[in-house]
Amino acid sequence: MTAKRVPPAQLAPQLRDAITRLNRRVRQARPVGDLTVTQLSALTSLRLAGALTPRELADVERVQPPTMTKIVAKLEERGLVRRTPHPTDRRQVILSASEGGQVVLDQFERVRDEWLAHRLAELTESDRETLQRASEILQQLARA
Amino acid sequence: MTAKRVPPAQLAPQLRDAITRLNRRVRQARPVGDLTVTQLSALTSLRLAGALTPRELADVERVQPPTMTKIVAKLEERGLVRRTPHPTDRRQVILSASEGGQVVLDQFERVRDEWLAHRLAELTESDRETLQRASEILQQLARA
DNA sequence: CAGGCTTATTAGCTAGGCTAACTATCGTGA
DNA sequence: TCACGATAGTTAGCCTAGCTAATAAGCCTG
Repeated sequence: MTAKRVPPAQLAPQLRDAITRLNRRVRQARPVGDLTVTQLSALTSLRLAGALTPRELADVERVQPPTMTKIVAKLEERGLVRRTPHPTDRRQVILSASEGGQVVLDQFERVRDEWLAHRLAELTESDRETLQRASEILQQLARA
Repeated sequence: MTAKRVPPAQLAPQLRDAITRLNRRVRQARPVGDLTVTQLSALTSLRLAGALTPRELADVERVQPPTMTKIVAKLEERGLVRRTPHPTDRRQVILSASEGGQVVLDQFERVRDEWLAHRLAELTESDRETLQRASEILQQLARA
């Protein structure tokens, strides 16, 4: 494997650049029945967790609470998110994906990343393995 | 190597998710003397290319021309970009990084990815190699 | 039970995208 | 040659997605 020695100071700009550009690309390819990537991500997190308060969802999505208020409002407008009162703390609210929200998620699960999946399919198996490992590392970085 | 078989349809959402979240993180850590990541990226591309028309720069940055108009306007306000007339075609404009722009780029080259570089330094050498290869693949994807 | 913390929202700002429409210029074909 | 279509850039106007500061409501504790 002849360790290539990858200096973090050189990798950082390169990685940031790659991510910035690909992120633009992925956002441009927004097919998902008028749901943006951000909204979809929040809805996905909600379903994954079952139910969350706005604060918790904001933390998961790494945005500030007011930002999440807006995102949730949009999802509510479409009836994709349900809001139920917290059993003991009346300040808090419990958010969950509505039946409609679940349907939308299921329905578009394959469609939404079509562009990206198409590109990925054109890569070699080895490249996909690299990206597979990379995405795990990146997830971890984002959480740090 | 026991090929793991990475199905594109499963990798796509995972990768998109990783990129979306890390992108948020990187944008949050914006130290660069009030320059945003987008603005810095444009300025960097300009310096790299030497000189570009707005249209060319928009293509490089993968945004629409009106979007680039705005970005360039911000950079001009700060005197970081110079605008010279095209020698033969009076419709076109030649953009280049001004002396001030060059200085800013040099000055913040190390500072800007500090957060990310720090995180990367905490990874194993092997993980960095993976990310190194991944960022090349991602660049290529973004260009596709 | 007063006062301080927490949760969520509202208000207001900015950046960064987009499309549509406009102006100016270029280049070409009748 | 000149009229007209194509191209470059900008303007106008819209939207999403972020942020901070301030507010309202509710909780908790000394």
